[in-house]
Amino acid sequence: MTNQHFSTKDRILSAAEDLFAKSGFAGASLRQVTSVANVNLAAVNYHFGSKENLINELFKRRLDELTAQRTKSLEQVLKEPSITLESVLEAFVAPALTLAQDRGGGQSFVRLLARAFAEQDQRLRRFVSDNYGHVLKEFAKSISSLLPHLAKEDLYWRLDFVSGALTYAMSDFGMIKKPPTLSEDQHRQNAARQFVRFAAAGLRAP
Amino acid sequence: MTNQHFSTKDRILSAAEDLFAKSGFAGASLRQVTSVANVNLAAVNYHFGSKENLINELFKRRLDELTAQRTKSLEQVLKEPSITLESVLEAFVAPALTLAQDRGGGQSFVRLLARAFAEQDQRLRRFVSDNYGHVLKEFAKSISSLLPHLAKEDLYWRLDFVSGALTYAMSDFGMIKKPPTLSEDQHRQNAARQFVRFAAAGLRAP
DNA sequence: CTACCATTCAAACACTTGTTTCATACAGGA
DNA sequence: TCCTGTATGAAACAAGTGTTTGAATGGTAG
Repeated sequence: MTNQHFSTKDRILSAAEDLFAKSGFAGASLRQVTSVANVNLAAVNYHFGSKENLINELFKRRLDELTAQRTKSLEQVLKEPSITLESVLEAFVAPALTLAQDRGGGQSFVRLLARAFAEQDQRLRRFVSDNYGHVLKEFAKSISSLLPHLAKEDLYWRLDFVSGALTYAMSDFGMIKKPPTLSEDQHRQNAARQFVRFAAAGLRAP
Repeated sequence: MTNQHFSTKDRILSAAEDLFAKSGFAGASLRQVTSVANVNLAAVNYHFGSKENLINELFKRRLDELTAQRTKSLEQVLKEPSITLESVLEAFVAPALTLAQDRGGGQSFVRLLARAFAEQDQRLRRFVSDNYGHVLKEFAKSISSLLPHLAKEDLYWRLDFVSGALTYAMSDFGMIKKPPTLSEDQHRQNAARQFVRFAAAGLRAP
């Protein structure tokens, strides 16, 4: 009953995203993927070459979008007359949370991302560092200039903690139960607000 | 060349810890495990019944120890005349960091723990919540009483961020390179100090 | 010694894995 | 209409999976 309006490639990508998020790369088989996608087993190797390559294209599709949103947000913030630590963090977080609440599979992808990082997947780390490292550096630079008294070493530690808190919280998104009185959008804004406050205070620690 | 001084059971547990940390539960096979452990393949099912059960005993062995250390540390802190947020956090973190730097496989286990949480493994979550939940509640209660002005909802969000930062940072332990001038013990104390400062500030956020 | 028991071992079990093969369907261009 | 290249299909491939079996081992108690 999968939507036949989408191409075979897209149906495979979406099904893979869901299943890999649920069971891991090794845990979900191509037969499960193609079954959910309503596609022949051979289609994966035909369109993607291999399982490994399917995973790469999975990440590329989402990370290109996420990184683009982040650069756009950061650029806007840097244009403003008074730049705050909070606004920079917001520019970093908001696109990720939007993705985490996207109904088109973004939810799965965010969990997948958290999992991939926990897996210490060298392949993925290189991939992220090579393709999106410059954006992360931009954020680090902006944050650093807003905390001029902070030693470089302290900054690195804290940025590591911030990424951890974000990754973990996003993968857990929904564990902190959304009260029925809040819309999803309100819940997301709430999460962003909570995170930005926490992270900013942590970064500013005495 | 695995140390033959240890029993078959222990050799299996250690090898499994390493391999599961490296490749995931689905990614590492029992044949790899038994090969590294220098043990016959059938030994796993003989001593543990199944791969699933092997994983459970893996967690039990380490978490029992970790939780015991944490309760002991917390009890000592609560005995002191003046209790600070920092000392409670320290009681929570120090045993974990000790484990993260233990040469007897603790390093692998910490990464395994981070991975298991990212996997959103329901089985493990129930296991942790059932067996060690009360200790976590103790910490939450202590922290809550030290932040009387903080709304319950805010506290929950921030505790979630704190666990995330810790889990992630520990699994990444060593990514922030230890300078050669520091001993491992100094590096660990440094990490603990950095984390406690960051987490305390985040929890105290305005 | 004998009998017993827990342990180890090689081999096989049934099943799943990613990948390949080759036949088929079907479109658009000459 | 015939040809061509892309896409899909069912089936098979070799390799790897967790688990089971039944025989061999070796130490211990009677």
